[in-house]
Amino acid sequence: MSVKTTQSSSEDESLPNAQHAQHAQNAQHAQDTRDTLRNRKRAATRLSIRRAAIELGLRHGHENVTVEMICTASSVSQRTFFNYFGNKEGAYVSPRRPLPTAKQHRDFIEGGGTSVFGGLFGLISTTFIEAETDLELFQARHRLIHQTPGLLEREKAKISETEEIFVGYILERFRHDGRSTTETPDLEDEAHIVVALVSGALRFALQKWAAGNFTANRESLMQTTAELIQHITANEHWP
Amino acid sequence: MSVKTTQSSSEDESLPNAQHAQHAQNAQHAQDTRDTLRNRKRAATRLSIRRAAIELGLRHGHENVTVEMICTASSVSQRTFFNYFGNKEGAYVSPRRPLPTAKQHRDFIEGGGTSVFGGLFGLISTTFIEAETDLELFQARHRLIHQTPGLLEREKAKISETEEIFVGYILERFRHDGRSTTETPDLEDEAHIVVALVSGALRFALQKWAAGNFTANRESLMQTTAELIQHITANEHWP
DNA sequence: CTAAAAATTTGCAGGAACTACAAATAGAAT
DNA sequence: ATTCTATTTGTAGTTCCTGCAAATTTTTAG
Repeated sequence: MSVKTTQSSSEDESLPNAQHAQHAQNAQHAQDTRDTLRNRKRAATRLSIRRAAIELGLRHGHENVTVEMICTASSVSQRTFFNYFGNKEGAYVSPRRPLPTAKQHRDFIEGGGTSVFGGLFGLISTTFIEAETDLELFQARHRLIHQTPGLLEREKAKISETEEIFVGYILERFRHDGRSTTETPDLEDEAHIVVALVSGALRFALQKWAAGNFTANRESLMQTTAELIQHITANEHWP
Repeated sequence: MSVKTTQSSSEDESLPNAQHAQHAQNAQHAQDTRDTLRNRKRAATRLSIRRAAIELGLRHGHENVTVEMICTASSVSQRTFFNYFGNKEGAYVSPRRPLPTAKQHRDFIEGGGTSVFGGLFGLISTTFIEAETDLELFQARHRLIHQTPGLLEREKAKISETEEIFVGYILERFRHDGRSTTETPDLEDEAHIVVALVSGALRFALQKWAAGNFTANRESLMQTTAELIQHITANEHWP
């Protein structure tokens, strides 16, 4: 058989080492969120590595920073670094956002009164905005990533990974609304495009938000985004 | 000063070695396209490496193919491989499409009678479709990339690199149409979203085209794409 | 509190990607 | 034929990253 055990392909965000979970039958994503010493330490280590990486990257440029430097700066062994992040870039790019809760998910699919846009916007913006608590780090990371093409590429990839999830949600919503894939073969394409539209608009709204001084609340952000989309899709330039 | 000479960051598509071009004042992209022996050999080598890479990737899986294997298979030294492609993935992802000609560019900006969509679609589809001559290779590459997450990521990055260029074109078109950035601050965002919309729709149209038997001509492709966008932007689900 | 169990960190060896440098080879120009 | 320029290659070395097993730390159970 010789099955490849190269599972952790690129960016893991999970525990550094779950190999000993023998009797963890099918615990899957049963994240242990208790406030235990071990968990606190893990979070601290992860954060410490991230900070070191970004600070060094900002000071010397990502290309000129070695993993060894990051490890020294964060007092951790190289092996541990890779246990946490899998690859060098992992320490630079944004952490995986927490997925919407089961309730948020359900609410969106059943669409209680909200439009697809409204629901999707809510979902995406909570996912993308509210997760970040450390503004300082967030901004530093943002600066570094946007001045380093290779990192920007990774970041985009990570984002589109998340977007795939929303595509799935939209399909569920469509199905809930009675639209089936058999009847509309382009349904999946449609979902993809809707996500691209919303997150595209949102991305630039966010950029504005980040460039400004993080004023503006969610409502006005949504307002801006909606207007932009309206304007674009409503007007001239279509065949 | 100590300026970094790490220029060829990621994917070069240009000549393997232009370092001796001393008196090439500012030749920039003055590609020597003459049908000379040297040029033919270069093209042959490049193609040979590409074929070897993709064939090996398809047979053993990209992760299990080493650059050395590719080099052996294409009878080239490892150093030459990196001269051509800069990194391992370079041999797998699609080559950079030729940019629109100056005329195409001008026509789009001046928009002789066509809508922004129509013009953009024409531009993008010629750029993305007509470039590929070797269907065999194209399909093999497509298969490999879409079964290898890491490669897909690269491919997407390369595409979005090209899209940036179109964003620039649209901005020019907007300006030509009398819309200035000062009056509409969101102009750039708008351009980005228009590109996302069209190329998003086109991407899936292309996928269909590739999945099918490459039947369907450009017109019907454009038709499908336009309808999809119409449908999405026209209907329900906006706030 | 103590001992066993589980998770985390670490060191070490090694493979593979990639770069700098300079020499060797092949094609183009005169 | 000869000189000039572009391409290929080899060598040595750095860095990223992985597998493995031992050492350490935290949790759990008694």
